[in-house]
Amino acid sequence: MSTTVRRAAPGPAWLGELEPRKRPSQARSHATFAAIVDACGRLLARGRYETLTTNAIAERAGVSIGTLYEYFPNRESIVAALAAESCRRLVVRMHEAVEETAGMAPHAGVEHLIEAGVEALRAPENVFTALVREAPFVLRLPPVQEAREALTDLCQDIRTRASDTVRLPEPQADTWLISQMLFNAMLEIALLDGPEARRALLQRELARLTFRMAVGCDPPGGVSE
Amino acid sequence: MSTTVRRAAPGPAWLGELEPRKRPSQARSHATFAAIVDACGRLLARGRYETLTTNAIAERAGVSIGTLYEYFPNRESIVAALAAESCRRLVVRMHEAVEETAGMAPHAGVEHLIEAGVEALRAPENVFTALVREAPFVLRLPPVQEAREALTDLCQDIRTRASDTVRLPEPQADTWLISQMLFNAMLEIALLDGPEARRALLQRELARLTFRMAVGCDPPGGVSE
Amino acid sequence: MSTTVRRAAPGPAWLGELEPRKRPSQARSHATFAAIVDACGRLLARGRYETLTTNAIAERAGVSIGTLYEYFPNRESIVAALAAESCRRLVVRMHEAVEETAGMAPHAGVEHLIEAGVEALRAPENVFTALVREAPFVLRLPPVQEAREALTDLCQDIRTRASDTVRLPEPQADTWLISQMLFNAMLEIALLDGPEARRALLQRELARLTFRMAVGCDPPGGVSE
Amino acid sequence: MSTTVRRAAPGPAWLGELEPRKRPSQARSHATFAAIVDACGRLLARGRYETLTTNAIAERAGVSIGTLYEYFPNRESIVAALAAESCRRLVVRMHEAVEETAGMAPHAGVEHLIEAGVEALRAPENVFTALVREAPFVLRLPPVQEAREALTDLCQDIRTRASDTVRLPEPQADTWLISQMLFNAMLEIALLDGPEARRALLQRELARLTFRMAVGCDPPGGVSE
DNA sequence: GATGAATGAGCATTCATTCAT
DNA sequence: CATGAATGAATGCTCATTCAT
Repeated sequence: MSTTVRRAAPGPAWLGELEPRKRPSQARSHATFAAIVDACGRLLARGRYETLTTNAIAERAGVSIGTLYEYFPNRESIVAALAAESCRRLVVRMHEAVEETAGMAPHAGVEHLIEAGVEALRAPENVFTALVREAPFVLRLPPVQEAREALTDLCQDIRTRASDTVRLPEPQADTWLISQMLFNAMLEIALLDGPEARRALLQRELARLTFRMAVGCDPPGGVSE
Repeated sequence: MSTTVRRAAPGPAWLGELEPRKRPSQARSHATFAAIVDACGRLLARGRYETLTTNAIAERAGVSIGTLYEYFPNRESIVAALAAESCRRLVVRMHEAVEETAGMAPHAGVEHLIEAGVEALRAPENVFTALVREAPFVLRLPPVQEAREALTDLCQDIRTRASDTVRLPEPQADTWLISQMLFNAMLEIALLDGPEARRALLQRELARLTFRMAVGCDPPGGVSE
Repeated sequence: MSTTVRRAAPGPAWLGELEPRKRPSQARSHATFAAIVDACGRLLARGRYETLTTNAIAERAGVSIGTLYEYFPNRESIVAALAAESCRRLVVRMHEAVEETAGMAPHAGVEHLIEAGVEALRAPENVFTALVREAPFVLRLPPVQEAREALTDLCQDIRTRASDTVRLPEPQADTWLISQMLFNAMLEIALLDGPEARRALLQRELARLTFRMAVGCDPPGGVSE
Repeated sequence: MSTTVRRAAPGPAWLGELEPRKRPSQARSHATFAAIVDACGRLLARGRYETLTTNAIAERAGVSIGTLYEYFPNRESIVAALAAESCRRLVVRMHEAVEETAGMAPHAGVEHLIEAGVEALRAPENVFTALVREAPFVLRLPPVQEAREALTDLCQDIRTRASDTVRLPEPQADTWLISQMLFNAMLEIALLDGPEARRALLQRELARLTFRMAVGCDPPGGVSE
């Protein structure tokens, strides 16, 4: 149902090997692996991507640089792993959120999805915003592309299930556009520094605009809501 | 009318000096200056930001590395100059496009704006897409921020002038959201590799969705257009 | 007893970090550290300070430039380490020489100290003269300042112990002056190219003049010695 | 009467050409020449030798870099010219001071010479101290060597004229030593930051010690002066 | 003569990555 | 398995000097 062809495993040629060298199997290995990815995230959240060095990641993770290279073939692969994990969390959360909309009115459902999305993007353990701000190439990384496709698929699902409400003349293209715009708008809201109230207002309005896009009219309750 | 406070002159502290060392005054100087910025753009369009070196820029521009540093204090400032120029072109083009919509039906106007925007973003002499893809910090650069603010202001202007058609309960916030979404969606379309037809379809649909967002219903002519 | 206030740890602000990055702990590390400092000394003994490059030091030391920067944060810190070591050797030797004067007649003691001092300053493993000739800032480096203070202190000690012979109306100031003059005169003698005999004569006469300064009359044995 | 052989004009091989390219003949040329040398002095008095660049000198002198190279063949030659001028001033002043001692008692004469010497070394228009601190290679420059020889000659003159008072068993060597020590001690005093009183004390004591060196006993008036 | 734009060899320093222990 | 000393290619940038105008 995805709109783009999924490419083969290792990623485009303009990035080297992106897969970790070894998937951690035992508990200890797993902890080391996680510590490295985590250190990378914390470093990225605080500094510029250009100052992110493998030596710094290793030190922050409390492992030797040699150990780091046991697990990852190069620097990019660590960022890729971080991005993948972050995306996985995001997709899981969005699926949960969709479940939670069961029984809600369409407009309330959209609002709930947006709220959940922004919250997930802003979660501190979720380095998504840092990643996007500092290393935009991650947006072209297979795991991230897949995540965006998964979100598009999700939108397509919703459209299918709500086909009595939704009115899209070009279902496929329109859904893709809406999903892109929603994702970017949520990201912009998540990146905003302003007060909580502003963010809440923007989320509510984003829901209204999304409803308008999908249905072609305002939700019952009128413009003044 | 801008949505963000404009900051003081020299740009954020997390980047060093961003202003060129000397503004070209004579014809010869100007040509050198332009050659450097241009070389930077061409390099950025073809390679990763991380492989962009000052020596490569100088070589490509056909000047010595010493000359490059006569005009720019550091590497970032070249990218900043490129971004500023690119943004300026984009904003100018969008203002033109707005003029051109005079007399058009609202929906046709939106479509025209989107067409012009995508075209401008894709223009080869406009390195905007390369910049966004490759240079993380560019989006946070004052000239780029100002360009985005200028585009938002433009949307606010349009809304004011079309206040009889547009129906936005939270005019300020809604316009900001629409402008963000439009900009990002146009960027996504511009970045797309697919066939021209697909891009045309997406532009048309983006116009429809934008109309829906702004007015709350489909343009005259119905869903089937 | 020192004549100047000792300053706080890291050295003056007009030079960057001067401390080595890591003090060598193991045998191998220590050898590398020493090889770098030693190479710096040999290079300085043969060429001008301005031609002393970190790459040359690394090559001469038989280590890679990267390794050099593992141990030292910058070029100055290598020269500083060299100066510190050289000073330490000098101070140690002068202390020894003072011990050796036990039981000597005062004038013979002075002569012995001067002989030892010039010899130490000329010692090929002691790059002191090269350092003074070539590296402007070295004399203002904390370790060098401390060495000069140590030598002044030494003179003050001698004065105190020989208080029955020495006749100085302004003990503190006079001793400081004598120590400065002695140090510089020994340096001038050590820097001299002439034949050994001339150096010996100058050393003998320097001892006489020093005795005159300290006691106010010629040593027993008369002017004709 | 000098103790070292005077070398041929252009200076040792380890420094390039040191002579100015053209001696200024006309008033205008002369002003330019002086402005460059002066700018060099002011820059040296305020910053480190390593930060002294020809471009900075030209800018400070208010001439173009091209003009600077019309007058001087390289950077060192500017510093050399500055040193030569500074030395010339110093030697002139010392000769004057010697004239001024006519009729003074020997000890008072020595004191006067020292006072005049320290004052000359400290004079702000005299960059001698800055030169020594920042570019010790100037001490090996022909003009400076010649100045030091001139000062030694001066001491030898004084010795000859005061041969009834002075008692030096090795007149030539002793005078050389005294002159070296005096010069260095005066330099040390001139470089001192402390209060004026301390400097005055040191000058007085230096006179006493010099008298002791030259005559072998305290001046009439006793140790307590 | 004077100018200052242009030059480019050369320097200090970084950092991803390897491999002997 | 883990370590961390060692590597060295590559980068940003400076500055003495030249030369066309």
